[in-house]
Amino acid sequence: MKTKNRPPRRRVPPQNTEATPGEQTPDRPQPGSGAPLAKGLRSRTARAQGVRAEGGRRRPGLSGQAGRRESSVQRRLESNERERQRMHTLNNAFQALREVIPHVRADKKLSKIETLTLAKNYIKSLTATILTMSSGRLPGLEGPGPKLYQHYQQQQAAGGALGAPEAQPEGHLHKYSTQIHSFREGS
DNA sequence: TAGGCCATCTGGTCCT
DNA sequence: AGGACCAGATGGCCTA
Repeated sequence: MKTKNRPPRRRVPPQNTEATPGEQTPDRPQPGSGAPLAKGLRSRTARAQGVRAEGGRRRPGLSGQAGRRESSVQRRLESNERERQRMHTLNNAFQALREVIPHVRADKKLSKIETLTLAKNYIKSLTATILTMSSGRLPGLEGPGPKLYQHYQQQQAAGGALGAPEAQPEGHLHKYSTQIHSFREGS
């Protein structure tokens, strides 16, 4: 089943940077509070301290004084913040990509995997279109046409060896239009 | 309720 | 050494 037309998710507030090991941060419910932890689950505190239920890695340098532990926790929180920012940047790039993919209903937000797949096939269909036009010797395209076609053939040869299904330019266009159709249908 | 998608945390590894 | 990158784990939200 698919998730369609989902409104923007509620942002989880940033983690409290004053938190210390042993405290529960409020941004996410703790499985261990109240009901017992499910198998394989650990509390955030346990995870922050690098403790695994069994056979896990243990972060070095956390067995010392409180000061060292505090600076370690501080580093981890800063790292978390950087990671959040990095993921936001990545999501912005996904959004920018969504906005340049045509023929998709504006009220339907593409998932990440849909965005990547559609973009890939859109690029391929554009490439196929360009090749078709340039092989027809359009005015002003005398130069790059043959080179572009050679490059394309090399790419196809490499891809064909890996079993790529689209051997002809028309295949890309067909695949792209088919995919657009399926996305619009919500399948 | 199950499953899909996502945000966030986390520790390991790579890179500068 | 510190930051970027990556992948696994976890849990929330949403839809069918």
